[in-house]
Amino acid sequence: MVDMSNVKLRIENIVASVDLFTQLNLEKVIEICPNSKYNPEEFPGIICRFDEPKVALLIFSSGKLVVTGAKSVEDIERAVNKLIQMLKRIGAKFQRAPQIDIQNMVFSGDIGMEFNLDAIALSLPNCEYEPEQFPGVIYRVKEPRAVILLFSSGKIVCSGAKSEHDAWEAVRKLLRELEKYGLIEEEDEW
Amino acid sequence: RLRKWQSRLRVSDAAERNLAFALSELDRIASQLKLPRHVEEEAARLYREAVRKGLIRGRSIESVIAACVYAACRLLKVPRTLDEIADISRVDKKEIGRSFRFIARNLNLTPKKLFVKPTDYVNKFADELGLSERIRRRAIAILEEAYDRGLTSGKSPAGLVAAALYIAGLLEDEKRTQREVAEVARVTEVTVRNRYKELVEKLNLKIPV
DNA sequence: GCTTTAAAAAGTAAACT
DNA sequence: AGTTTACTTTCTAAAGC
Repeated sequence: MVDMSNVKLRIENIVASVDLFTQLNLEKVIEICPNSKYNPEEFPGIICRFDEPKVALLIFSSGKLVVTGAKSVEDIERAVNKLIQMLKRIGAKFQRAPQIDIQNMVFSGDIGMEFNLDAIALSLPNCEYEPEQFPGVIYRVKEPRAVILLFSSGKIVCSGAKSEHDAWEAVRKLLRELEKYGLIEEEDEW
Repeated sequence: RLRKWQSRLRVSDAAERNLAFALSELDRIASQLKLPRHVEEEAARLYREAVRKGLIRGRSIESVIAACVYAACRLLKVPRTLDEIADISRVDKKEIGRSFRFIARNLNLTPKKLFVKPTDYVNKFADELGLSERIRRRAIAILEEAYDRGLTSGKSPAGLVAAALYIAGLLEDEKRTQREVAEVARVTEVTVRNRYKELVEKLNLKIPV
């Protein structure tokens, strides 16, 4: 059994796609969004930032949104409701509740142990390690689908997971593989 | 039927034209990097295999050729950084890196086959700096101890080798400046300095003043 | 494939003082 | 030389080129 008691994970970013089920006139929307940017030539959506909750929203004329930078699902719900209230003031009509789908969660974490990344690159199948390009090992977990960046300090970044449970499961699979190839116990000498 | 023939001829024409273009691009890169003939031949072999396996789809011929050159250098332990190749290629480093990872995966170029030990870079840099065999051995000893102490994971091999040669030069009285070692290793002086500080500190090296 | 957004890890880089 | 800012890697959706 893999020991996960020393492993820590922290949510750093959540990305969600949202459908408001209403068409939006972006030219009108920009006027009520304080810190927003809209250059249809370079990007088709309005880029809007909220201070509370601290998120960034991409607003499209189709009534669909992308909300990023949130630290919790609740932050996303609050941001969406806040935007809906603002939109109502310029006459937007909402017949049904918005549909929110969590698309990506990014975690930072710590496995609590140091690693020899050269040793990992040589024996862990399907991992990438190019120290001249990036200091971490890149490991892709098939199920649940996620990618883990593992650094020599034992710190990690897990992205692509759609829930905290999936992120933990992905980390557990990485540890199982590391253990399987005898890459776990080393600490002082390699 | 005639149409079919013509289309086949056109296809093979295009394939031949692409191969000719690829090989001329390979020639250009190989001569500018002064690569040994066996490396150029290996790169050509990798490229033909990539074409045979249909790995060029969605990628530019130039990025795949550059990736094959880089892969051949790694396989044959002829140190060349991705930057050196990117400098003379029309495609940027990011794109060459992507093609490199893609062909590495699909041509079964495992990390083990592609692994170039930091010590493999020592001779290349030492040649360019005109450093003696004694300096090279000293630098390699420093790198091996650094590896055993876990000081190399995640760090740029080029930066580590540059710092090791700099330190070996100081210890063996055959000094090269940080600027000189940084230049041949294609890293900044700041990187040499950072690696130097860490190695001297953690390996308890006594630098004569 | 690209464009834009957010976030962390650790290394390297570049621009200033 | 030291500091600050910024870029490398991973992910994901959106509409359109």
